[in-house]
Amino acid sequence: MADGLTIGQAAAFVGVTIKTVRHYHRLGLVAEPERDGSGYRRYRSTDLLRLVQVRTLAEAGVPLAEIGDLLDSDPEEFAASLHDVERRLTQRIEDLTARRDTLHRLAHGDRALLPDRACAVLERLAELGFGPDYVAAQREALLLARALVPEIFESFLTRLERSLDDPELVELTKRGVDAMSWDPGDPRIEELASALADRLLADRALLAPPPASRSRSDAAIRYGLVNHHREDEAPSIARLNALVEAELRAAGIDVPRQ
Amino acid sequence: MADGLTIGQAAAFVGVTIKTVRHYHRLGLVAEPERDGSGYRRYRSTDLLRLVQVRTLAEAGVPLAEIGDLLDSDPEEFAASLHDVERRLTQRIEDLTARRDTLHRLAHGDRALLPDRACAVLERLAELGFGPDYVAAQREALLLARALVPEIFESFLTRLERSLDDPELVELTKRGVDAMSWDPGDPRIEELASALADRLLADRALLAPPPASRSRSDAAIRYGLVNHHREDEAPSIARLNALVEAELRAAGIDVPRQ
DNA sequence: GGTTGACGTTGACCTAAGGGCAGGGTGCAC
DNA sequence: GTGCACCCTGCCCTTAGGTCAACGTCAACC
Repeated sequence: MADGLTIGQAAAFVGVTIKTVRHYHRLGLVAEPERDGSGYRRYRSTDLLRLVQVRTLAEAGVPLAEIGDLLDSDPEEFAASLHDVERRLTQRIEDLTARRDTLHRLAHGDRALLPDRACAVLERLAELGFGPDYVAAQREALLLARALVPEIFESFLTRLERSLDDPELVELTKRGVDAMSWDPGDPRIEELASALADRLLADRALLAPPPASRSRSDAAIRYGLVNHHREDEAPSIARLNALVEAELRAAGIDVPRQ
Repeated sequence: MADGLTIGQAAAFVGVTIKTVRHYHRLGLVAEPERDGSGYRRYRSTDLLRLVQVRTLAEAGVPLAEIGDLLDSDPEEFAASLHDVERRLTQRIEDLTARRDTLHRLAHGDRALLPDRACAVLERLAELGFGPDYVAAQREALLLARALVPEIFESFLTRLERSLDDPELVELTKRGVDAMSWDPGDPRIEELASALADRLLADRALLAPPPASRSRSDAAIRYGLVNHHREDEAPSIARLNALVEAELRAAGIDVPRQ
């Protein structure tokens, strides 16, 4: 004569695993049933009932930590708590939906985490004959700019596009790429820096506007991160940039100093 | 001269906590940057770049464990993986939505985890003069029936409704409630069992149909759990039920024997 | 020069809801 | 008597970090 179900039977009837039942015992959600002679748990109908109630709420998304109190509260409190849980679930669903939409944009529109317009600029760079390394570096700089200085990302892109419309500037920039392999003391660097600065000063729209809302030092750091990205890998480029910046400053341009 | 940002600055720029950055280091998602003289981590632009990439994907819901491989894979693989993640996210959203709907029904329609029709029957029980304890016991039996034998829940309810339409059966059932306080050996129990069995045999629609799809022993256990719920709290009721079942069996009815 | 407060370092433990495994005992059928 | 299925307890594992402790470092202020 069976005076109750074993834990495996009880779990199967309720539709959960043995581990889950024991978990509920440990949390105090379902009282431990009596044991038989060999220490096995024996479940009667009242235990099954409790198990079913807990499971129903758990499946509906009620946190286990709240189910105990919930099942012992009066109907109006019960309903109020359920409303609360429902609200929280709705919130989480909205969060996840927003995440999925971000993901969708990442997977479909933004190749490599950048918007279409930036990708177009990068493609144009490649078409103009810039090497893959330089394009990759520009991609990284754009990514950094978007993340660190989002408010000027669009104008940053616009200046980049405009600079690509200037054949002479494109030529100078290509020489800048070559300069990567030069010695940092190479005299051609100073010459190139002068030419670049002249060109930039000739069309002020190519220059970054001074930062608006951020604190001065914070902006300088962000500017430095974006504009000097990868500089430590090529000292000659660092020197080139420093010289250009110095000339711009000499001409009265407000270039953040890190 | 700063040769890099501290972890706090880097975290603030990327929009995460220090702990998160260190977590990414521990998972190998972002390489440890160089340390300065006092052991502080110093972040350069390439570190920031990587941090931004990881963060973008993590915020979109990509599991951290996959981000490392993802960022090192080629564009088509990248897109395919993102699609996969998106599919999983959609699945989770659907799961949560289903949970919320269940919860909504629990909070609004089903008082105490039961559908409206069951609640109506229980209210009718109370109106007919059955005590709160009995009503509560019936509520529990209904709950158990729905969870353990869902395929016959509707017919179970129908039989219950029909039995409430039979004034004589209602009277006998009320005497059965009284029997809870009798001694198990009380001769009135046998008398009552006979009367109940006669009444049930007079209208076969009041009897449960034999189980269809389940295995014999499984069905018997489920039947026993529902029909003998709370019997162990009142031995006289156990005896009453046993006698009724015996008479039904004697009349050729297929009553599961546990 | 000492103190204070903000920031950095490591490490251990915590979350929700169980899953997996080890090591050992039990019940039942061949 | 042996195999197999089931049960017991206890320990560690999962996500994406949070919290706390104990301690070192930096810059400013008195």
